[in-house]
This record gives sequence, C-alpha cells and structure tokens, in this order.
Amino acid sequence: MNIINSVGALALSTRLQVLSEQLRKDGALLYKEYDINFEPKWFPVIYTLHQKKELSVVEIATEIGYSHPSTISLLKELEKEKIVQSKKDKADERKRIISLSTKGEELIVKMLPVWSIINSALEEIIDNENNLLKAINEAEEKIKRSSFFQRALIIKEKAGLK
Amino acid sequence: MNIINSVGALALSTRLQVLSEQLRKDGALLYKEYDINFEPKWFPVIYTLHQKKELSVVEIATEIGYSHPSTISLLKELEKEKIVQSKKDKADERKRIISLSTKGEELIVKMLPVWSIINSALEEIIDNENNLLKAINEAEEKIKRSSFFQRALIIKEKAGLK
DNA sequence: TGAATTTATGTATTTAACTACGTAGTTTTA
DNA sequence: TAAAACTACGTAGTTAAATACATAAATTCA
Repeated sequence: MNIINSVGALALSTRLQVLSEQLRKDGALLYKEYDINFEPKWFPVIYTLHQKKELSVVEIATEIGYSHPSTISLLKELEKEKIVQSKKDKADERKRIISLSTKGEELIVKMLPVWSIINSALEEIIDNENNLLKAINEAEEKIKRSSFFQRALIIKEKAGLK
Repeated sequence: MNIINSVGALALSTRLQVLSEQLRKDGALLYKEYDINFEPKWFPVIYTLHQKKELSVVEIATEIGYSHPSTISLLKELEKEKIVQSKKDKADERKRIISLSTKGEELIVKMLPVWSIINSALEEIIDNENNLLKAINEAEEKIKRSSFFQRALIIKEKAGLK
C-alpha cells in the first residue's frame, strides 16, 4: 500500500476525492457504452428535476449541495443540449423556473435502466463490513452537529488545559 | 434531507466530492488558526517526503495517487515556498530527486501537534457504526479486484440473458 | 551497436468546482 | 412610503485537479 492510503484519517479528504474522481470516470464510460450523451456531473441536476419537476436556480443548488454559480453553469450546458428549459416566475420576476424539456424526459426514460445497473454495481462495491454510503451519512450527521473545525478547536482547548 | 442525499448509491461520487471539499476547507481554517502557512493540498506530498526523505517526481505521484503533472505543479509551489528542494539524480539524468528543505523539516515539527489534533477530530467524525475510512479501504479493495465499470458490464450481461 | 521502446519529466490546455462581486427585484421597517 | 436590507441570479476570475502531448535520457534487442 502507498503512504497516503496508510496515514489513516489525516489524508481522508484526499482519499475521498480520488475515489470520487475514479467513480465519475467509470460513470462517463458507462453512459458512452450505452450510447447515451450524458455526463455524470449532470446527474444531480437532472435527477432533482426528475423528482421535483419545477425549481428555481437556487432551489436546485440547495438540493444538490452546490453553489449557485456552479449550478448556473451546469444549467447552461443542459439548456444548450435542450435537456432543460426555463421560464420567468410571474409572481417573482427575479426567479427563473427550470424544468425538464420533452427531450429531457425522453433521456430519463432511456437512462432509467442504466441507472439501475449503475446502482447495482455501486451497491456491490459499497456493501462491506463498513458500508460507504452509510458511513458518509453518519459522518455528515456528526459534522452537522459540530463541524470538523469546531471539533478540532475543542480538542485543542482540552490539550491546552492539561 | 435534500434529494441528492436520499438517492442512495447513484449520487455516491457527488457525495464523496462534497464531503472532501468540506473537510479540505476546514483543514485550511485550522492551519490558519495555528498561524501556519500551509495548504491542505500540500499534505500528501509533504507527508510522503517526511516518511521517505528522497523520491523522484513520479515516485511521489504514485505514492499520493495523483497524476505526475499535478504533482509537478504542487512541487513548484513547494519549491517557491522553499519547503522542498531538488537535485539531479547522478545515476539517471532524467530524474529529479526531491527532499524536504531545512525550512520544510522545521515546518513539519510545527505541524506535528496540529496533525495530531486534526487526526483526533477526524477520528471522532468517522467513528460510527460504519467507519468511513474503513469503508473507503474496503470499497477500494473491491474496485481493485473488479472496477465499477467492469461490474456494471457484468450486471448488464446477466440482465440481457434473462 | 544503432533503432526501437520505455521511462521521467515538463508544458499546454481543459475541466469542474469554487469565491467574490454586481445588479435588479422583493420585503421589511422607521 | 421611501430607505434599508435581503434575495435571486449572473459574470468574472480562481483553483486544483486532469489529459494530451513533447522531449530527452536510459534500456532493450535484432
């Protein structure tokens, strides 16, 4: 094993990032395998719109956990591909209401069986003594109660008082 | 809970990435808290050099699991900060041997207690029913045996034969 | 032993996220 | 009811990684 994989928690952020990147790349290959013109990075937006039908830009950003500028740039690509469409909110002129286009809906129908396969393959990979998805949920739950930074400060305090 | 956090394995790559980013940011805050001029992204390189003393560019890249161009750009920053130094390998003129400078060694001494606190805080966060670090190790072990892509192809085959 | 292959490094460009900041509507409040 | 504060969206620029490509040194092999 290389050093970074044996440091333990210290290199956690790097480990998460490398694994994420690895999965994203294989995901892209899979869509290509099925001749579907779809990029993995679009998934959060598309899946959210599939579930919620109509949302504003910031609502989508919140759902997918990205900043709103990142969301805008994803939406721009998706609008260029004619997968999503948008219209002004009549009640609030600042808002843009985003929804899937007909092409977008058709794309989803094509992707559903692929998503099912992707899901099975990922379930296979994470189904271990320690389930990766559950581990993420549990870790995020802890962070929500008190962030990594706050916890470190508290540990520092305690060490200082000794 | 938002949609992406409830899709399950399908959004795994996004979840990993968001969590990684979150930890990296808090890490940066922590070094600042201690008045240490150090960026979290430097950790893999520095820690590796701390352990192995002398390595070539590609050897570092392999240890940290990054591409060699990414490693070169990290090394450039670290050389600019005078934290690492390099010399030509006399036995093989293509190679550049990288090592920590005196300033780098001193920096490590300053960081060791911080790393200890960071480690404790992260251990706290990942110590759950499903341990995040163990889950990553187990998942990567599975991927090593057969990649996400290969597994998906096999599942597709089986479904097709039904 | 010189031609082909491999290895090590470096550069240019791309990608996919971010933060910072600005503008224009909407809501609150003195 | 006008000023202040807030919210939604958008743009510009940055960051931290990647891929693709190039070059030079070392190694292999016919």
